[in-house]
This record gives sequence, structure tokens and C-alpha cells, in this order.
Amino acid sequence: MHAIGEASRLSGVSVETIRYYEREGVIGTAERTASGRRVYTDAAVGELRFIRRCRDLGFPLQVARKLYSLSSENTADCGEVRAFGVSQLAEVKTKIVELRKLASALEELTANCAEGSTNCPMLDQLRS
Amino acid sequence: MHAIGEASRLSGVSVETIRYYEREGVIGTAERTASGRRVYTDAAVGELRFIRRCRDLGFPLQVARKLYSLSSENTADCGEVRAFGVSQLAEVKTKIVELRKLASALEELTANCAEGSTNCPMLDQLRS
DNA sequence: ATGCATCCTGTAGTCGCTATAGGTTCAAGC
DNA sequence: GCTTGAACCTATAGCGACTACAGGATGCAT
Repeated sequence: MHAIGEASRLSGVSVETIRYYEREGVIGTAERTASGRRVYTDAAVGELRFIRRCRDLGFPLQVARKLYSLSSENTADCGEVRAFGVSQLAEVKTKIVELRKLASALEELTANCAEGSTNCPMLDQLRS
Repeated sequence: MHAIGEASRLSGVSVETIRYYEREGVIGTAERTASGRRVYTDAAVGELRFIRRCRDLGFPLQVARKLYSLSSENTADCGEVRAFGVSQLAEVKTKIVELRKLASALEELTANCAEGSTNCPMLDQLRS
């Protein structure tokens, strides 16, 4: 059994975020001590770590939650899980493409800017 | 002179967002007709378009505003403008690197998932 | 005169936290 | 037993950049 601070350290989820997750129903409500402090089992810490890993992969909280509930069933359909992963991957790839365009636009814009000049090609572009 | 809907069409900024920009001081307060409707000059539409272009390039609103005010000075220092662009470019590049890592992680995770299987390597990874 | 598009204000919701205020509880050292 | 300080508690507000109502006023064409 772990206090919230320890659960935070073990899972990599901040204390405030753990409480937020509980409020929002992302994770189950933690047990409490007689004085009202939250207490976490190893399984609960595992749940937090699972959610954090999903978040690190860019899954929204709702999807993280769904994946965790799939993970808790012993009849989890791998195909359904895969679908979330594939869709997330598609989104990430789309974002990369967008950001690449953005990067080259910024490269072009800044290319001809010079220190001290009061005639700025970047501003000209933004204005036109 | 243009009504807000027309200004929106001309600038590519939604009506709600234009009002939001005014509320937040991103743009100046628009003139009003006798009945209280906002009215936009071509210059005001240009301002909106400028802001939208900055946003499209990923600049935060504050920076967009700053760039617009630089653009309005006739003594704008091109070096200062360039600094914003370069810093934005660096951020975009950092994000691309992160997203690439994410994409390859997702590719690995989903690679061994198969339709219909109840033994899911992606969930196993997320759990472990 | 009617109807519909457009406009107005004000407020709340989105997402995923983060921060603050103001309080209680626990554990260690003296 | 007492004090101190860390860790905990709740409740609320703020972030960024919108978006989405609700409930009403206005403008314009038929």
C-alpha cells in the first residue's frame, strides 16, 4: 500500500494529476485511511503507469481509459486495441507532415531576415 | 467597410474568434454602426489575416500580436522578427523529433497485433 | 408584415493539466 | 508531550485558443 506521493513517484504521474484523474473518473476512486488519505495498491499504481504510458503515446485520456478497461478484461480483442493504435499513428503522421510544412515555411520566411535591417521580408510575407 | 461575417470570410478567421480576439485585446476594438454592429476596414481585415497567418505558422497569439505591432512600426527591427521565427522553427523541429519517436513506438506496438486474438502484445507492453 | 440571415452579449464547455489558498494529519526529533 | 515540517486534504481558478450555446436584436428581401 502506498500514499499518493509514493504512488506518484512509482507511476510518474504527479500528485495533482492523480487526484484530477480520480475526480474525472479516469481511474477508480482510491481507498482511504481512517483520516481520509488516499491509499494505493500495486495494482492501482499499475493502472496509473498504464494511463501515463498511453498519454506518453499521445492517446487522449478517454482512449487511455478505454485501453485500460480492455486490458483488464481477459477477453480483450487485440484487433480493437490495434485499431486505436493505428488511428493514433495516423494522427501522429498527419501532424508530422503538417509540422514539416510549417518548418519549411518558417525556414523560408526567416532565411532573408537580417539583423539591423528595417526592411523585413518575413513581415512583408505575413502582411501580403 | 465590412460586417463581421464578411471580415471573417475575407480573413479566414471565424466570427466567434474575431469577437474573442477583440475581447482579449489581440486586435483593436472595431468601430460600430448606430445599432451596435461591428464594422471592419480593409486594414482591420488585413490585421485579422496577419494574425491568422501567424497562427497558421504556430505562433502563439501573444507573439502574433507582437509581430503585428512590429509590422505596424516603420522602424521594425528585422532581427527581432527573425528571432521569433527562428525560435518557433526550433520548437517545431523539436516537436517533429518527438512525434517521430512516438510514431515508431506506435508502429512497433501495433505491429504484432492481430485481429481476433485475445493475447495482445500492445496491451502487454503498456502493462509491463 | 413576415421570415430568415446575421448580428449582439454573456456564459459555459473543451483538453489536460497546473497552481493556489487554506486547512488537517503524520512522523521524527527533542 | 511538544514542536516542526513534510505530506496530505478540498475547492477553486487559471492556462491557451478557441467553440458552442442561449436568448435576444437588427437588417433586408419578398
